[in-house]
Amino acid sequence: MRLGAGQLAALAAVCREGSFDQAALVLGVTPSAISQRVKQLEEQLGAVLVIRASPCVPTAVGEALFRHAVHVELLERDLLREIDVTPREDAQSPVGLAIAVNADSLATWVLAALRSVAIDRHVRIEISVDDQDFTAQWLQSGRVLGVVTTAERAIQGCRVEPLGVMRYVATARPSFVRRWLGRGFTRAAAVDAPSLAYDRRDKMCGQFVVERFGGETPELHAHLLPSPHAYLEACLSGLGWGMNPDSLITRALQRGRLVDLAPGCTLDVPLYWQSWAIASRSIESLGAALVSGARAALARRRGR
Amino acid sequence: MRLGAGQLAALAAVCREGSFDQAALVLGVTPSAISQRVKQLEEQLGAVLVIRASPCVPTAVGEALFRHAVHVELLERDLLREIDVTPREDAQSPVGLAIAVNADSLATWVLAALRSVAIDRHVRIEISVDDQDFTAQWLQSGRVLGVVTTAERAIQGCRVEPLGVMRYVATARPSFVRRWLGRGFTRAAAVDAPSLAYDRRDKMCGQFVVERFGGETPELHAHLLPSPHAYLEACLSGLGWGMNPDSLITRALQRGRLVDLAPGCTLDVPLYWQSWAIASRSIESLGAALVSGARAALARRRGR
DNA sequence: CAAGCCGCATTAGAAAATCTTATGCGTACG
DNA sequence: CGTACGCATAAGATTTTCTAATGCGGCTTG
Repeated sequence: MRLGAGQLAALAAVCREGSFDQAALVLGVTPSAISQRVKQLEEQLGAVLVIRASPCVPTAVGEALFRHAVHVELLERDLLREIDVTPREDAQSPVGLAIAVNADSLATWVLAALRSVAIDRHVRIEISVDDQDFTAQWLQSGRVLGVVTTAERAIQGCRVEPLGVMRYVATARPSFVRRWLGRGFTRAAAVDAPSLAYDRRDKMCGQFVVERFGGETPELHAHLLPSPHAYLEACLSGLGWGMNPDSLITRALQRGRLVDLAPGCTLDVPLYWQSWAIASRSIESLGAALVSGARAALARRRGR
Repeated sequence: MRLGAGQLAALAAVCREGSFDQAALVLGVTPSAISQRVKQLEEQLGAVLVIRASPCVPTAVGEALFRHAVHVELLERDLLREIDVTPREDAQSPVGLAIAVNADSLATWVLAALRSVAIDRHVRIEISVDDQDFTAQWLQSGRVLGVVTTAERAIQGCRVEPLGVMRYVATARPSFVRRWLGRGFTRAAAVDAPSLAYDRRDKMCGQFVVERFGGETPELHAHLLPSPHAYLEACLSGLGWGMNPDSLITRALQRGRLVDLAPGCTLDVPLYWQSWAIASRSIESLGAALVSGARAALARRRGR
């Protein structure tokens, strides 16, 4: 049995791109070639690998092969770096290290942490923003090889390392405080005042109310701002009160443009780095960079 | 850059077999094909991979590629097992799991330990007898992916696990004892009596004399018997006294065919399992089997 | 609802990669 | 010396893999 490099590359491209045509584009061949490669692989193995749909999704077997393909790609990249040999022809590998990161981490510490890996090791980093629900799936399928996530439990075949906690501070614009919280940041006032949320599932303000005042999780009327910076902007402009990552607002607090609504009380969200448990220098250095970057930027672990 | 599966297979076969022609035989192609594949690989990478000699040896770069090839082979094997899919055409992979084992372990506990892996997982095991001097090299070059060895320090890129100690007992035939050690097993008598050794480098009898009586390592006149069973046979037939693994001689001791020259005093040699630090189920199950087999068969760790 | 586009499959022939056959050359060995 | 071994190379055959062209189903759009 021999799995051809071309066949695996085609499968991987299809899984990554979601369509045969796009995969063909990426690999610089005609769609027909992709179709034939995949078909041949399927015939050799006697199993369907990709469900033809929009977008194409790998079957269970296809997923295993995709993972394998990515794995081998990584090994090859490491190998070529190790033997310091400039291969003939075209430049470096077209495929970067794909990871998923939760939005707030991306907005705060991740880029700084990855700078050195990206530059020193000349790897292309491909960051996706981590939609909590999909990261496990993406990790398993091989679409990404690591995620920064709040999920603690390890996914099958992955290793997980704690990164520290992201500390969220309840903040609002001073004028907003005067307008809505003039009689203090009480439970009633907090629930009454307009709040901010990242999206419909973001319950952080509610959690904070519980954390601060106890009781049931309240129903809040929140503006939805699906970007950390938009969220912050909204907060700065007095649209509502919200939970901002501490590192994002130190200056605004210092300058008095934001007020800490409940000094000393924060919401701490632990973060973890989950990555494939394979022996790859690329992954390891990526993980090391993230861990050390997080150590510098995040608070030490504490309960949620 | 794409390393073709065929090219890597050719390189690996050459490294394993030591000659292009033999590699061709193994892969079922003509020597010319091997030559062309290797050459092409060399041209793509811009480096010599194999030094043409008898036997052929890989260069440093070639070695890295060989390792990579073996690594990918292993991954592929694991993958094919994982996706429970019977590939079309020819039977299972021609390449087994190659390990090196020291002779006494092979003679005593290793086979029993490996039985289950070999049978349950349908892998072919290729055991080489571990010439202490070469195992490190073999491990590094990828010729074997793991060794049972007395060397404790980990080889670059390998993980090491303690297996327990092999306990050697000083033994001789009763008639031999009467003839040479009639006045007790003293240092003088031990040095004077003919002893047994595995090969020219085997100093175990000398070490035992030091262990028992102290002083300098003596010069011994030893018969050389480069096989554990021949060694034992020689001991049983009264050719000399020698250090035998305890598990090999319990019955002979019980039946009075051998005498323990220094009851309570043994030479304990710690053993270690060193294997590639890669994520491969094959390697892991092999290691697990060896560790548990050793736990059952060997004594717990103790000083040498 | 029809036209157009997207996306994959299939076919046939072109192009490329890979193999075999045949040959040469150097070295080791009897 | 002659022979066997072992690798390189050239040339032609074979196989693989690609492109180009076409078809078909589903979805969007005017």
